[in-house]
Amino acid sequence: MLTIGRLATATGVKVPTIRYYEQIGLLPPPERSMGNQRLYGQSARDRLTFVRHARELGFPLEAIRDLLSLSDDPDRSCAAADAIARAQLVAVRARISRLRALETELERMLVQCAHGTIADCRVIEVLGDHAHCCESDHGAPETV
Amino acid sequence: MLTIGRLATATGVKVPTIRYYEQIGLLPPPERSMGNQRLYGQSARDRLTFVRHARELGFPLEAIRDLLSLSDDPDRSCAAADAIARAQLVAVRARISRLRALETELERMLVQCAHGTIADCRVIEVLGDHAHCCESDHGAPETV
DNA sequence: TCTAATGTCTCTAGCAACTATAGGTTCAAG
DNA sequence: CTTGAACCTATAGTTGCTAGAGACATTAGA
Repeated sequence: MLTIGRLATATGVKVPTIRYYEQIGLLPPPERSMGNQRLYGQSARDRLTFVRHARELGFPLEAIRDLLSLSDDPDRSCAAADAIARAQLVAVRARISRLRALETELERMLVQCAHGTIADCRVIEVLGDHAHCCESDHGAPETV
Repeated sequence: MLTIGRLATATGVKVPTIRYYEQIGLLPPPERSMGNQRLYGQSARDRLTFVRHARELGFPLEAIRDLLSLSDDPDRSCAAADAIARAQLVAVRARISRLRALETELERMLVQCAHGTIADCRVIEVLGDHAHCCESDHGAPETV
């Protein structure tokens, strides 16, 4: 049986995050020690590893909830899990192409920077006047 | 003079977002009509265009605040603006490489999916048991 | 065995960067 | 002059956590 701290180091998920996952119902409430501290077994550890990995792959918690409910029910079709992963792949690819356009533009801004005063700074100018420089439409803001 | 709605369509920034930017001090409080409605001039429009464009490039609002204060002071050196853009470029590149690792992983998951039942679905397996399949370390979760 | 340090508990509030809702006011068209 | 869209303020909600306060539990060392 693992305390929450040991589970945290074992899985790489921080302690408050584990409690948060429990709070939102992603992890079931674990056993408690006599002193009311959480105690986790192997299945909780596996489940949390699954969650962490899915988060690293960019799945939102709602999708992870769906995936967990699928894996809790192993006789159902794989198609649903497949669809979730497929949608995620589409989203990831779109994100990559947007970020590449961003990269190009930032590179150009920096290359053209005159290293003088703000008055003739390309960075400021480019941001102030989109039409002067941009080839691509950036779309929605990127969260970086 | 533009009302907030016209400013919103002119710049592509939503009305509540404009008010939010004013609230956090990114935009100065504009003039008001006799009926207490906001009225914007050209300089407000320019400033908001600048903000929108910087957001599209992924600059966080704090960085935009810095860039705006720099551009208010055109005699200063360009170096600070350059540094902000450079940091942004580094962040964007890191994000791209992480997303590429993600893409590879999702592709493999989908290819390996036997399209049978969950019991032999690689999507679940890959997420549950990292060591079995991953070549790369994904790093921190991506927000997709 | 006592004690000090660490770990854990609950609860609340905060972060980015908005978005949505409620309940009211103002404006422009017909 | 009325109707409906656009506007106002203020508050609360979103996602996925993270940080803090103040109290209890556990453990390692003297």
